[in-house]
Amino acid sequence: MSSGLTERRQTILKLVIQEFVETAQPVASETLVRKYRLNVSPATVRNELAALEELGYLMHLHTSAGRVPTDIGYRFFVENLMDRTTLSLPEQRMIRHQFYQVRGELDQWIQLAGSVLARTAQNASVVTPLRSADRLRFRQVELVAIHDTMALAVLVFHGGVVKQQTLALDAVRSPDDLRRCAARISSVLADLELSDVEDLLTRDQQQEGSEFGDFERQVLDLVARAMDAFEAQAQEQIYSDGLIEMLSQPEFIPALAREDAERAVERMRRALDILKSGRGLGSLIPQALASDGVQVIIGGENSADEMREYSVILARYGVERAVTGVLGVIGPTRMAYPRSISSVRYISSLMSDLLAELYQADQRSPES
Amino acid sequence: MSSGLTERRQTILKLVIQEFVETAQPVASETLVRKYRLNVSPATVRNELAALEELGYLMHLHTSAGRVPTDIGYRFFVENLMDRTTLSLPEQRMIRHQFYQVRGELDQWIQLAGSVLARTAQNASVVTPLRSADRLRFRQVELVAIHDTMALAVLVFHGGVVKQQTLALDAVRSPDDLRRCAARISSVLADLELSDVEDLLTRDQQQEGSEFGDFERQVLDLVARAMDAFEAQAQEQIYSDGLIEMLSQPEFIPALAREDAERAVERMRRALDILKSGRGLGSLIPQALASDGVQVIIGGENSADEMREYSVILARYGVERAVTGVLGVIGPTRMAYPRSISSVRYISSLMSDLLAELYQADQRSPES
DNA sequence: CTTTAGCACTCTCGAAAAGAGAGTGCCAGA
DNA sequence: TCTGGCACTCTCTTTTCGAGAGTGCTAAAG
Repeated sequence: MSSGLTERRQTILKLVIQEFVETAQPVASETLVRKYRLNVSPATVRNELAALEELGYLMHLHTSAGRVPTDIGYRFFVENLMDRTTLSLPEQRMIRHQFYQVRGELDQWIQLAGSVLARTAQNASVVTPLRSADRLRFRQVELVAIHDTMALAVLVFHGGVVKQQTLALDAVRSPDDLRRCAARISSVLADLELSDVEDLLTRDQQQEGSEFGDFERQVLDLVARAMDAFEAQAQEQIYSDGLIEMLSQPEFIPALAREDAERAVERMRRALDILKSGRGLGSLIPQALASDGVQVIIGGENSADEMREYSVILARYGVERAVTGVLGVIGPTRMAYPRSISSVRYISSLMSDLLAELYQADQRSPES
Repeated sequence: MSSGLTERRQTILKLVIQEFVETAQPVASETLVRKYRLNVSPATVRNELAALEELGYLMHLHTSAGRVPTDIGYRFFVENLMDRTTLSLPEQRMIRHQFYQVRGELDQWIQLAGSVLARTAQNASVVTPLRSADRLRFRQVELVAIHDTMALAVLVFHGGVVKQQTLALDAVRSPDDLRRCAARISSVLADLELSDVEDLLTRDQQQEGSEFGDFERQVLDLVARAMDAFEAQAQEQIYSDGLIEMLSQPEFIPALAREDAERAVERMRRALDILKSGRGLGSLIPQALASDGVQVIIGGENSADEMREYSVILARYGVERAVTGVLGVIGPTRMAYPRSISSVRYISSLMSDLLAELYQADQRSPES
């Protein structure tokens, strides 16, 4: 009966997916014929649908319900059937403008990207902060007086990664004091990794007379602690947004989902959990960091069981070999893939471009 | 029939509230007698319940359902009936320890406070960042080189408020260049408010020959823009956590709430909205900033209609007359008030104490 | 060999009905 | 003032039933 994926079957598959993505209702043969003016009868379409089902691209919830795409169906759609669109120019312009307005505030880029992704894809979004491609390497520290007894330590690492940390002073220090101390430590620690810094600290401790003053010691400890904390949390930080957008999808609205309301609530709760804890995304993000282009993970294809009903679209952003992060969209497998993918692609490349401008100098003269 | 709030009625009211908070089910007369070993018959309790209802402290969903507290009932409970407890010492110790572990990272305090509040109260939490009590007043700026073409501007304001902003350099600048520029601007802008800075900028622009170099101009603009943005968003930033904890309350679980599932879903969605947008909280927070001690707002007592089903417990934290913020718990009116209040009280005073240590010097010698 | 019309069959969804259970309100008596 | 008893009310659950949607199959037509 099934003689492979003929052209017509592909067309029908495409229509089924488009229809299902739009309406969130199982698709019936007659609907297809009527809505898309196919020049065949519903019965013919039914035969084709049955074949597509046998091939694994569609499925049936019950005997007398319309068809719903399987993960395999979506995969084929994304790979071969989808129209490759881009965001409209006005949309692009608007997004660029928003990024322009927060230029200079890198932290805000992350929030902005998350919010734009969520709005354009009408689903949840995830964004990880920029991270050095390789180990954190110290560059310099500046100490800024905030009070008589409080200073802000600004730690700068290679690749432009910055971390600030408040520091309670044991005694009143003049700005000159602070500057001298910062300069000393900057030169001592320049280009070192965390392990080097720790070595240096233990070595100094073993000598009878320390090479450093009390205050310098304090700052050194702070640096080591900060680097440690930074590396530890490097993998884990995921910013997410668009919960509301995702939860407005029919999957989470019992009346429309035509199913037990409790299941919808349970699903909602699990979705929250995924976004908050990042569970289920954990393995996907390193993978996306290591890949080029836009990654699409459909349903349970690649990850934990709890992600079986969700798709994830990820792309890397940043400056290659310097600092990179990952951003993307997450939502029910019934998702507007073309639009979500365009959105992820556009925003990742926009951010990469903007970052490249900032990092230009570094790329021209890569250090060691 | 109703001869006021007799002692016994108060006892019964207290029991009804405790029972309802625990079980989330309307409380029946017989349950009270059985569970709390009252030495009267259910019929007697029923009479008292009817009286309490007439007095407005309890209500009836339907004729043959148990009683549920009204907002007024909760209010009386909080004001007069509640046992005034504190968190257990092990809990206190644990919380202190967690704050100790992130000492020096003020930003993390906010997250930590949110997460601790959420866990102890089993509800959502809100925390606003520290803000100067009065207008933002400039103190100094430091410029830290991150790259050849990129610097980080660290703006320090009176009261220890810090903001960082990246700055793309038009040309390569030596560290000395940066330092000189920062020093110049720090001295020019010292102690100025936003409006003064803007005045200074327009005045300078009207002169034929500017007093400042190109680069200095650029940094000045940056400062003005940053101060503007900072003040604009000052009121709005609310960090929140504990969504999952709150949504695990029976109110959001249709099966247990014994009601239409769709309503539970709708409620969930609105709860999300409140937490994300801060709508409904907006008026409460300035109010809490201006009050001492722990504020309890029950149901629609004070705020918008959308908060009718929620209670909010808020307290100010920080250093009086210097920097303050607000933190608290939000959840269904059926809430463990004693525990939530203790938790808010403990965490706000803990954070205040820790901050006071840091700001000690400032308090000793308040500036102008 | 492919397409189509017709029709029986299956399954869900919604409404209506009926029964069980919980809890109250009230009355009369202690 | 308290208590036991009892009728009454209301909800919640389950069941039943009919309507409707959509398929799968078969047999005939192109």
